Amino acid sequence: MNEQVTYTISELANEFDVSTRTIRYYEEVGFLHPGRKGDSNQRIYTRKDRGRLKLILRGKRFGFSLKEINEMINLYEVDPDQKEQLKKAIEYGDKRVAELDEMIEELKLIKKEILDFREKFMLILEDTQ
Amino acid sequence: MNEQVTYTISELANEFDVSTRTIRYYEEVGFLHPGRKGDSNQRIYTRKDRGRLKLILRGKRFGFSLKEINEMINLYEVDPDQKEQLKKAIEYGDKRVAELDEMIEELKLIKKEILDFREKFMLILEDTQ
DNA sequence: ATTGACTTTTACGTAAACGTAAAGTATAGT
DNA sequence: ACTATACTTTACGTTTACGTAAAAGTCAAT
Repeated sequence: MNEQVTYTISELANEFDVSTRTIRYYEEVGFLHPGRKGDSNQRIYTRKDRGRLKLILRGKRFGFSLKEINEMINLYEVDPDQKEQLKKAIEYGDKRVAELDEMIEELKLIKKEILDFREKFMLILEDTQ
Repeated sequence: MNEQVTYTISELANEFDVSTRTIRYYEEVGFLHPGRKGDSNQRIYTRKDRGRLKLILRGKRFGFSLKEINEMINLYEVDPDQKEQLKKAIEYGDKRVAELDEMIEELKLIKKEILDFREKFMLILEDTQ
């Protein structure tokens, strides 16, 4: 029943293409809390830890601040028994979704702009042949 | 014919909600090149400068580094007579578009995840009423 | 048993992106 | 003429997010 899938720090570092220092840094600032392997004191990362790291890196990729990333992660770790917490999480999530919609639209605009340029450039190139 | 719409540094700072230092910094690192007002040596920003600043800030919002933003802006300012430059711009643009597609897809996934959580939370809340 | 490849902690270093303070200049209003 | 406001340059300070090096421990393999 207990699958016990774990990872070493360098396994995660390789998988996500970041340095071990980076992963330790996220622990330093309180975003990760891996367990330790008794004797050698090695960090062991569970699948949950791995998921958290993934979230952190994903957030970073979109320019979210550490504070925002932390709030987003908290959204995924709400206690289902705390009704107030659930309500707040929904509220927070709705804000986030609205922001995501805006970002998606903006990215589409940037894409369209680039493609428009592309077309213009292509025409110029074809004309001068 | 010449509309001559110009802006002072604080006008732009207010409009985009950044500090004047930030705008001067972008000049310092070569992203902006405003003209000067003869006697007082004041910076004057044209609409083109304003557009550039807008691009810079938009890029920043998505976590692009200033270096990347600079490359994207260069895409918008290619000399149409330089065929090689055009080809390189197209190539670069295509890379960018691929990245944008990835980002859009990822953002949609994040959105979906949040909405899935939302539904789960709503069900819990309704059940306990 | 020693080499190599990992890991650990401690700690100083660094680049990016500004913040902030000092000291001076220009201009408009009273 | 004085004051307020906005601008200028110079330059040191600060935060974030790690990089990097040193010294030591663990583990498997030769």
